[in-house]
Amino acid sequence: MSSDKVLARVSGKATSFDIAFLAGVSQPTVSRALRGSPMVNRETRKRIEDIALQLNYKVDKNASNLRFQHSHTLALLFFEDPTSDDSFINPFFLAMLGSVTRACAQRGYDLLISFQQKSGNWHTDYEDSRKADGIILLGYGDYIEYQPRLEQLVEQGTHFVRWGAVLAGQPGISIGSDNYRGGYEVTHHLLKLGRRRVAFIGTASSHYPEFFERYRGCTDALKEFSLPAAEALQVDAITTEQSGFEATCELLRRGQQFDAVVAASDLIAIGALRALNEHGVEVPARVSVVGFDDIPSASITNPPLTTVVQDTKMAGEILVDTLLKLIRDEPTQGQVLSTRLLVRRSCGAANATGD
Amino acid sequence: MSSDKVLARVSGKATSFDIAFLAGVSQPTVSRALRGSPMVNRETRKRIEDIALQLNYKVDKNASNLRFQHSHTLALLFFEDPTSDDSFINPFFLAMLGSVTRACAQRGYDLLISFQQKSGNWHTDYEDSRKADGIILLGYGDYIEYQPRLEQLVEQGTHFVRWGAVLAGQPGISIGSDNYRGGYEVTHHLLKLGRRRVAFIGTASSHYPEFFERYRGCTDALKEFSLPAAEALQVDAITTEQSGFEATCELLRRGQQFDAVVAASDLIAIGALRALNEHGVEVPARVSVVGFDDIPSASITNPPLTTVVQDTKMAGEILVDTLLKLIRDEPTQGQVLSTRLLVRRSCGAANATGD
DNA sequence: ACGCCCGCTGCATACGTATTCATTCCGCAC
DNA sequence: GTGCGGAATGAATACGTATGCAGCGGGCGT
Repeated sequence: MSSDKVLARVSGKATSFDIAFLAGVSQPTVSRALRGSPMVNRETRKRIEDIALQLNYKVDKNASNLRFQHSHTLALLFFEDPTSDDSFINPFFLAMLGSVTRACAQRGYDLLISFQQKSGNWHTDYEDSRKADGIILLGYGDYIEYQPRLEQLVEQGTHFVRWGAVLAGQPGISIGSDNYRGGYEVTHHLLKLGRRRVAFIGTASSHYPEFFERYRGCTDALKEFSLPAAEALQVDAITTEQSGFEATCELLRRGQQFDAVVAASDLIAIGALRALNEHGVEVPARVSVVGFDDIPSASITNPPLTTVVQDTKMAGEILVDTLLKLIRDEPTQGQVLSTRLLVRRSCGAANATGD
Repeated sequence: MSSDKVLARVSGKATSFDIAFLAGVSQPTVSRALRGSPMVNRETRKRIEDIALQLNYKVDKNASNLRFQHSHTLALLFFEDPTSDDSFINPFFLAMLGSVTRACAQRGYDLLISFQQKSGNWHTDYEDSRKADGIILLGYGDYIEYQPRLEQLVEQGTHFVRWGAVLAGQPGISIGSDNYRGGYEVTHHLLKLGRRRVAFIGTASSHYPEFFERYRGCTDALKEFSLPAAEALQVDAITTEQSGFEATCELLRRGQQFDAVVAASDLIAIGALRALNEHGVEVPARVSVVGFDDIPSASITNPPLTTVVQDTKMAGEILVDTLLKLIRDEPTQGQVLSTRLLVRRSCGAANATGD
């Protein structure tokens, strides 16, 4: 590259050729020096590094990626429930997002994020176009709907991990909380406190496996106390405050007696609290309420919400680490993360912690 | 490219050469056809498109970007207050993040996100390495600390927009809410309700310009009612619940009388509510409390929080649109977004809306 | 009939980096 | 003095796409 070419750079970005010219060496030497190859002379390297710094040279990621055939970038695809409000995102997933972001940064990967409509063409977009080396799928899942696309991803050899219910026979690798055990433990806690008529609010269908697992845990705990899971005490709800509010109103309208509410998520629980409050039902005096997720709001409800904590920090790290192993062709597998019961006052426990 | 090259593709990704070979045309024709050039014959195009679909061909973004010299990607750099808890992100910024994400997606841009330490080398990383065509900076800003780096960005010709206080003499383009007016209006509202001794909780220094503007709005409203802004009624706090709690305790300890608290953010307000509650001070009977941001939690505090709403949806869109204009060299400028007072019950108004 | 233009396609090349292979230089051993 | 080997560097090339330019037919006007 000639010297006038270098002059032209004044208004553009510096390239390795510019540095080469200024340092009186060839471009490959620059590349080697800056990548830390041991084959380059001490002084030559020093000279090159100085010039690079001076020109504020940065390796062109596109050229570099093209050469390497990978992007050093992960993609986080977030699926929204199409029914949820456009400006409102489930706080739990925001926490996951933050955690994944940090985990990526720590490992030197860039993170591309994208909100997807469930109906979109996401399954063929990111790794195929080499925008990302791998994909993290996040979102409460109607997994019947996802299944064909996940299968296609597997077929294409795309590297991906999914956050959600870990079930047998699912394509690809899934990582998720132990929803069953979480549901079981929180219900067990209510029963130990003497509650006997436990309602469950949240969609209890295999189309929403996370919620369904929580529901199964809940009913199994009831069985252990020889209590039947009354169908009349279960109301469908998606994970919004409004939906939880309406479902609880519906439950009250049915006229069934109940002394505890297990909500499938904190948002639902918060809606339930509002409904009970508006109907003059005292919490926890007459009815215990518990949630799931431990979103930030859960600690400031009135009364503060007993809930099942999902370890989002660890979840993000494991998602990223697992994906990186997949990308590197190292052996790896799905994982179930244990949950933790966090007792606050909404369940009526004597030994509630915090506010 | 020869036919055995095509066979080798079985285990790799398809390229435009593969398609060219199968369609019996040259690679440039494939490129033109798929990019919708009008110069290519109808049938040829159809044939190429079919083959591309069949091979699940996707344009290699790295190669394409390298050729085009831009990435069709924006970067969102998020600055955390180094003191904030690692697993906790200010909900207001999460809302902004969601909004920016959607805005990008709608405009066909990818979004790279990154959490930064304030001390990092962020100012030279993203556009220089062509990972992104432009940068959005997000975070409460100690702008004295930022200033030199912003200047460097401007100097380098980097395309960027900043969310935060819009002040004269700041390098680059800033977009932010009308913090002064928000602070003024909410205080004015309190004064109209008869409150006279108004405390302000939040750092009131030009190092935190957003908070400082809110503070100035607050004190100017007081002046209008011929009330002095007592220094003893201002306590520093950063935007966390804990900091708000501690600052309010400090305020109580000082023994000064006050009948209203203007918190610089909702998180601070929530901490203040907790502190007042623990000290047996009734809200809003004895003391009004108001916040700023309208984070999700604000609607479920006890009592629900009167606050100043920032329109995050519009903010995200304007940030992205402004940045895109910058990138396209179209004229554009900073902007101040108006805020909206949302009256709930924590201020003691009779006409409070919602819960 | 000749030339011109238009529609379509292919050739050559550029984008910036990283690696493989060849080359040069120098010191040292036999 | 010849040869050998190691250290350091340069030349050539590949990654995959997009575009300027040239070429090549065919239709049409004069």
